[in-house]
Amino acid sequence: MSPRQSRAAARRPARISEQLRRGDLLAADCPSRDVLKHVTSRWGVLVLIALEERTCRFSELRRTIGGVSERMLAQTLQWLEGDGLVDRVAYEVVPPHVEYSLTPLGRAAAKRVRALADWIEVSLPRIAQKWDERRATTGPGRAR
Amino acid sequence: MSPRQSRAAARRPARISEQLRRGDLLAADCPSRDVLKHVTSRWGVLVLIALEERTCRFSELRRTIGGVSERMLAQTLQWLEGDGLVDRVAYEVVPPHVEYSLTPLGRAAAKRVRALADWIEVSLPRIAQKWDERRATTGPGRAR
DNA sequence: GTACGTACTTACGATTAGTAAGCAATAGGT
DNA sequence: ACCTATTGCTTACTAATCGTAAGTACGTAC
Repeated sequence: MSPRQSRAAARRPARISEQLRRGDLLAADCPSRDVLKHVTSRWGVLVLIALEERTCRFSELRRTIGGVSERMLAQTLQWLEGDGLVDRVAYEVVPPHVEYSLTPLGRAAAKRVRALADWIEVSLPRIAQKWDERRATTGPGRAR
Repeated sequence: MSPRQSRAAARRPARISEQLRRGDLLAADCPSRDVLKHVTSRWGVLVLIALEERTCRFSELRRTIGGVSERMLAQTLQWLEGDGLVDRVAYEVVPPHVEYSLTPLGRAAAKRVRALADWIEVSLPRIAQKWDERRATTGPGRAR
């Protein structure tokens, strides 16, 4: 029995307490889909990576993460905070001062996210090569 | 000098050939953002996980991945194929028979994606606990 | 007094995702 | 003969989501 098969077998365990059961991302109605949505969202990935390096203020994150809007950054941070991955500390001063950092749970998530992100950055040349090959036969324009 | 710092320093190497340069996901206009979009898309993650276990036909994938529509599955597969992560083999028969599998590049990506997915599935109870705590103070309703 | 910085929120138009239906060609049931 | 089902898509249409721009409150600097 391979590790994969044992994992598949464990996917629906026989009636363990609902609160302790692991998620199943392949199931449409599993709450883990919400976590996946937050963590792998366009900006969620980059927020986790940025916060893994250091605690940041809102506007620091905005400057670090190229192209993010204030609206989406705020929403993403609220998602991640709600999942217990990001910690928000606000100082009651003017102008406002808010610091965002990763919780232990968030650091664990960021580790996996960064592994993926690093792979993408390193593999980009090989993937871009595919784009070029395809463009040579299929005509110009990269799939968005 | 920490590994993180050295990585940050390597982010903008001094004029190596453009074709060989690694991506920078924090830069708004870097093409690696497109790869990230495809790989971390709602269905891209699940396609990679499903195909990591075995080669699948289109409709097998549709049944395996709960909640995916034919439209989005087709589009996701085309993205991943275009990035060279998924291989598509069509047999000219009726009814049509098409098999999807991972390329070596796709298997490398799937490995990282599954590490993240596994973490989410296992960590779901701890995250759901956060939701419960928050719901107790903030009122009902989970952040989507 | 005008401009700027901070951390948001709120409207609104633009992009994207999801739903349902269509298609082509064959096999199987009644 | 006819109706239905299957497969792997694509094409309209609609609903959700995203990005842009602006507004807010309060203080400091020019």
